[in-house]
Amino acid sequence: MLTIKDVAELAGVTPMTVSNVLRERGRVGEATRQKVLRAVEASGYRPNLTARALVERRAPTLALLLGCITNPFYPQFTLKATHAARRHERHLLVCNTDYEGDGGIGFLAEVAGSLSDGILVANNGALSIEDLQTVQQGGTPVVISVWEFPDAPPPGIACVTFDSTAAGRIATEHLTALGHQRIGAVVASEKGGIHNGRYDGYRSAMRAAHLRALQADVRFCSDDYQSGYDAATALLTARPDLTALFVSNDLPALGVLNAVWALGLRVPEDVSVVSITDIEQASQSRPALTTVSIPTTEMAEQGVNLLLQLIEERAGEQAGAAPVVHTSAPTLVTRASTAPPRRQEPTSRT
Amino acid sequence: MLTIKDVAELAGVTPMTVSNVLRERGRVGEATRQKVLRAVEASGYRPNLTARALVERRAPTLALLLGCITNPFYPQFTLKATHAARRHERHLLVCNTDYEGDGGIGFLAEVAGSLSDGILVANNGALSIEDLQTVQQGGTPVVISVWEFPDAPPPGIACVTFDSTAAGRIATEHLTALGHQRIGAVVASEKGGIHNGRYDGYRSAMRAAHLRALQADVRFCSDDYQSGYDAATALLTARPDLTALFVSNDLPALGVLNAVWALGLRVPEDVSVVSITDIEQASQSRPALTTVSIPTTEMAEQGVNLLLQLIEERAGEQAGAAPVVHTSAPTLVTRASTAPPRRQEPTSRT
DNA sequence: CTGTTAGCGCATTCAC
DNA sequence: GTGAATGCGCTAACAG
Repeated sequence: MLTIKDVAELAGVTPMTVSNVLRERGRVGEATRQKVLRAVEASGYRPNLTARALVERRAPTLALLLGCITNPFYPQFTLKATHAARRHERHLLVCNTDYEGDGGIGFLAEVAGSLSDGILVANNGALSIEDLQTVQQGGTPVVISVWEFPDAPPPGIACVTFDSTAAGRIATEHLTALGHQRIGAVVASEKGGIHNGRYDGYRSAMRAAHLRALQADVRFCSDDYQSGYDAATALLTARPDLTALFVSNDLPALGVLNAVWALGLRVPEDVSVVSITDIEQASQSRPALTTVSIPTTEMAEQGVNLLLQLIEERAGEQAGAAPVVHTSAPTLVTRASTAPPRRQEPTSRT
Repeated sequence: MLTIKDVAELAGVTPMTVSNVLRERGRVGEATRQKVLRAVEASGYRPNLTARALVERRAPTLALLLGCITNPFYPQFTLKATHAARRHERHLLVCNTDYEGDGGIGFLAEVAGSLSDGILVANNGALSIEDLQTVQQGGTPVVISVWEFPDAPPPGIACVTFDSTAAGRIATEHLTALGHQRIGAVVASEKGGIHNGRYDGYRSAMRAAHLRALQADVRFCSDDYQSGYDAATALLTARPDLTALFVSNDLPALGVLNAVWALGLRVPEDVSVVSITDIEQASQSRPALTTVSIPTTEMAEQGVNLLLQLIEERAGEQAGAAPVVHTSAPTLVTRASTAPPRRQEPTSRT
């Protein structure tokens, strides 16, 4: 490996001068500067970031912990976070923890404080708050960048939140405003799980419209295409009088769309479908998905900003409560998967 | 930050003993071992990987360089590579180079040899072979893990290849075997670009079936959904007698599917569509996409294996030609987007 | 089995 | 403006 010493000799200066030139610190004469630059160029020398990180007590990168990289939301979020990091001249390392037996804490512990100066978490997975607290106590700032519950921030961990309940409410209100009365729900998490805020929004909108949200009209499932497909098939088979479906996330909603079609029904003529997130694929489905857009870009940017800020403050070991950053309200994106119910039948069967 | 010295004092031993216990090197008495383990547990100590990497002259991770993380192929490939790396007790760092002004070489240079012991490249982007060679000369092994041209490996860089021409041929033969004679092509790269092998396969199958592959029946476009949509719209508008479309990649093929539909035509009744890759979304489209599956998992695994092997051999600085690993033949996955042409019309219009 | 000495490649602090 | 000391946290090689 080429070291700074080699380049220094090649340029006829001391290592320190090379270092100063490369980092644009300290004052270096223009002539020396050029000499050094030429030597660097000629030798193809690259500073060893490991050594630099060791002595500077700061890593050169930020890390983004992902629970499931194949869920299209995460790559899209990652891209935005990458851009945000770049704007601050940081590189973002993406760590995918799918199927790590320990939920990713091992990966986290290795990366934290060594390879990375701070951790952004966008996990839909098994990582516990306690684990994150442990890492943070080790001196590496942690920010949860997609937190669903603005009113119940994670204890001791900084986060960026969006109003998931509002998202669920807006989606469902769109359906009730259209005149739907028999509205089922496909919730892509366990009951009381990560999508509980979205589900609460659904229930609150149902109540507001004086409609009953029956247990039988709700299915809980996993957050993927196939689970959405299966849940919708089961739900519509059991409750054929449903005229609309609220789905808690776009990815399973894409499955719902195909399930409705496979059942021989049409969207939106027979069944309207609305969901939440507005991933890229939502506009590419047939029919295009009406969905409630959540501020993905904003969360990525705010997450990076907050993390950088915590890194700055780290010396001070902030004693106060962990900061909570709220983001813009979700907004409805009306596309082609929703329409008024075909006939305003009296709520016949239950 | 907690150092090894702190733990050593806490356990009443020297740092060396702590190090030995943690890495299971050297012989340590069981009593001492327990003492150390307890001290580590109590203090929550984590070794600083930066320092360890510096002295061991080896980084703890592998890096995967991605050109475009939002293209669903890459997350799916990443997942497989992550698993492969885990099986070798390595962590995989994902580096997304989208929109890096320099095509990612800066990121690469930083990561290479510092944060990472070797680089896996799965780039559809701007990274040049020269850049990779430079990095490799710096002492960090590089493997291109998705190389399209088995007969023309990248000079000086190890790679894992698949037979892209066979893939293109198999896809097109499927169409000709079905009886199609007017087969257009949507190629998702510039002319002579990354999908040229696939395109060659199309042309060779057309020749073999004694069909003419007219320039006018081919469109070159970018490798994304919308470009596929636009290209198909233009192509089918200009050449309405086409009964089938060969698309060089699944992602634009999904766009093609919707474009056909938007034109008021039906797949496969009016137009058959076949493509290449078999990403997850190929089976989720309506109709499900007939496609030629390329050995994604195998490439990810072989890429990791090859990289690890090069890392082992690094001391020897292998002089021979860079290794080329060939993977299993692509295979046709017949789904619902292809069927015989509706009427076997004489090739009327040109 | 355990402790000691030395140094990985770099940047900080001060002389010159 | 540039050079010489010192040490980041850890482990290799050896001494005890």
